[in-house]
Formats: sequence, C-alpha cells, structure tokens
Amino acid sequence: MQEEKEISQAVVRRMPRYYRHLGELLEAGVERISSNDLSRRMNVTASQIRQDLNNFGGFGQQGYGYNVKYLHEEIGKVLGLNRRHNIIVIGAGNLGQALANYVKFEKHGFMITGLFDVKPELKGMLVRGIRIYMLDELEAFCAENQVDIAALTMPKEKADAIANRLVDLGIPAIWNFAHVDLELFDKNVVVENVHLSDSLMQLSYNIVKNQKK
Amino acid sequence: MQEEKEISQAVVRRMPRYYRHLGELLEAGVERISSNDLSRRMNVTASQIRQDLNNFGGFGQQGYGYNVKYLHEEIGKVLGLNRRHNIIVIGAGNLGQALANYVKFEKHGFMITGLFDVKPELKGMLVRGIRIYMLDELEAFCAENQVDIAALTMPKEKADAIANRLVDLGIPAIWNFAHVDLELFDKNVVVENVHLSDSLMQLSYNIVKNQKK
DNA sequence: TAGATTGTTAATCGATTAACAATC
DNA sequence: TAGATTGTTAATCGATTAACAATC
Repeated sequence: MQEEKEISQAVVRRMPRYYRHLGELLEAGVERISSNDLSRRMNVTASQIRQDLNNFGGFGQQGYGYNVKYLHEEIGKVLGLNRRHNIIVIGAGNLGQALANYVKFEKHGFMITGLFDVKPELKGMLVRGIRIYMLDELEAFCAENQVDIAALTMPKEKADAIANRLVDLGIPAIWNFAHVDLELFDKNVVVENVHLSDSLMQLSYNIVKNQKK
Repeated sequence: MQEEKEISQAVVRRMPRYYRHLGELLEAGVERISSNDLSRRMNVTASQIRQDLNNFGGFGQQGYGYNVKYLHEEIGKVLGLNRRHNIIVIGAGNLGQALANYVKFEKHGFMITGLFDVKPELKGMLVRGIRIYMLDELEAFCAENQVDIAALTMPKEKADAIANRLVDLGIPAIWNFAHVDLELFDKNVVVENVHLSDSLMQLSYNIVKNQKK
C-alpha cells in the first residue's frame, strides 16, 4: 500500500479546534466562510488554515471559500467521528465517574460502555446507566464487547500494569489520566495523555511570568 | 526593567515532565543524573534537555551531570511551585467535584478554596471540606479571599460571561474546561485550556490512522 | 591529570507565513 | 468578464539536533 505523507501532530492538534468553530458557525446558520474570515475568528493565519486543510484534501473552492457544512463533515471524517468508539474507564473514582457522566462525548460517537474498579462496594453500581464492574471481570467483558479506548483514571502506581494488561487484550488506544508516562511494550498502541497537574504547572509558570512584567 | 528573553511555550510545556521524572528519580534515591541518562529515560535527546534547562540557568556541572534534588527544586521554582495558588472552581457538577476531590494538586501548592454553582440545592454543601457557594456570592468571596486561579467547568454557553466577570474581579488566571475558546477583553489574563473532547478527537484520529497501516 | 559531561555555538530540520498563479 | 479566494510553491522563521570547547 502506498505510504501516505505523514501529517505532523502539530496539524492534528489543530483539527478539533477547526471542527469546533465550524460547528459553531453551522449552528449560527453560516453557509460559507473564507480562510480569511475564519482566520480572524480563530486568531490564526489564513495561510495556516489553508495549509492545514490541504493536508487532507481540497475542501474549498476558488472565489467562494469553504462550505461550512461540508468542511465540518469532512474534518469530522478526518478525525474519525463518523464511527462509534466504545470506551471503558478504569478507575471509578471521582474522575472516572465524571467522565461517565459527561454526555457531550456521545454526540461525537464516543460511548462509555463500562467502568472498572477494585472496590467491592462499587460492584454493580450504575453511573448514568453505565455499570461498574470489578477489575477481574475485565477479560470477560472484553471478550464479549468491542472496546476501542480505555481511559485510565486509577492511581499512577497501578497504571503501567493495567495498561499492559489492556494492550494484551488488544485494546488499540489508551486515554491516560494517570500521572505517569506509560511504558508499553507494544509501541503500536495509541496513547493520549491528559496530565492535569502538568496543565496546572504551565498555568502557574505563566502567572508568575505575567506578574514579573 | 530588563526584558528577559522570551521562552517558547514549547519549552514550558516540557518542564512539568522534567519535574515529574526528577521527582520519580528523587523518590528512587537517585542522587545525580546526566542529560544522557535522562534522555534515555524520557525518550528525548540529551541536547534538548540541556538546551531546555539552560533557558532558566546553568543547573548542571561539567563532568558530573545534574544533582537530582537541586534540579528538581529549581524546576519547581521556575514553574512557580514554591508558592501557594488558591483555586476556585466555577461549576460544582461532576467535573468540578472531581477536581475538588483531587488531593494531588495540594502537594504542589494548588489549593481549592471554594466551589461555585447556581443550583440552590447545592448551597452550603461540602466536598472534601470545601464549601459550595452560590454564584452570586462570588464577588463577596473574592473580596475576602485571594484567588489566583479560577477553574471553569460550567456549560460552554455561560463560560464567556463568567470568565469576564472573573477578569473584572482581578483574577489573574483561568483554567478552562468549558468547550469554547474564551473571548476575554483583558488579554493579560492567563488562560490554560483543557479540552477533553479535543483530546479524544486527537486520539480518534490516531486510532484511524493506525488501522490504515 | 584524564575522563566525563556540561553550556553554548553552529548546522539542520520542520513548521509557519508570504506570495501568487490557477480557477471558480 | 472581473473579483475573490483557493491550492501550492517559495521564503522565512523558529525549534531541534549536532558538535565541540570549556571546565569540573
């Protein structure tokens, strides 16, 4: 198969933001938009918008601009939002339950289908209709249900072991909230980190910097 | 005052990760480490590590490497972790309460001092000892308590209005979990976005890409 | 001292911006 | 057709990597 030109993660990181803004324009009833108008709205250069989009296809039309509905759909496809993703959440603590309660994800095809924990008192509980299983039921669950993404919200000490157990089960992607860099033996598994502490520290850095001015 | 050389956000984003790894080394009783050993551990180049650190000072010693404890402390100072940051959380829903329950932040000086919501039934409730106030008590609270960071976890429709109210109150930084790009009239306010949906979409992109191979 | 490893300058690489021909 | 705006090539800018002299 022809090797496609690798698209940089810098570009990929920007795509959800385009998708979001186009969704807002769509809701506002805007039919078409030029890279220039979009650039003003998003505070990026028009040039970057055109470059970014052209990594995935020629979605615009000279003299016209971009059709909002069409571009929104196409970016959705690029991001894989045209298919369903089943998510399990490992760790049914506050963060795990918060994720389970977050309905917005479903709009884009991300469905949480199970929560897992080790605390016996949680067994069988429902969070917004989603069942909490015991961690030792994980293998059985995965045998019967397709799982596309596992979100890790357990303490960092347990993250590596469980992550590799998930990899063994053939789960292709990990959404990691545990405060470690996962060490996976299968490098093909996709990992996306959400390190809230790191984010706070960046914020803190910028506060201190700002106060020096 | 002498204008300091601006440090790129690319560098700033990497600092919390250095801090974390040095913390782990410290706990493991490691006394010193060379950029080369650290680079192997973190999967970055030794050259980048030395460049990054030298933006903030010469923390190492030729022929020796870096003293783990010292470097950890210095990066902590760079990130502003040597001072206390008071955080209020706007929106006492699942995510807001999950943040309030997250004890780890306190270790680095980030203290949540209040939650705010509009639902009357939440008024006066405690989450891990932290009180939930009504949103109309915000001004009074800020008059009596120093607030360094406001975390926004309310629905996106309300985010802009509340964010600008916070800016008016002189709060210097916003940790934004609402799914919008905030439009602030004061550009000096520091904003750090945590867009969970965007993160999921990136993950989704990479899953689809991986499956094509 | 000899060996190790930093701090820093120079070289390379990649990402962003500018420019413009193509074309709707 | 004339005007607008894309898609794409070329130029610039910035970030990463390599190299090495300084020095512990």
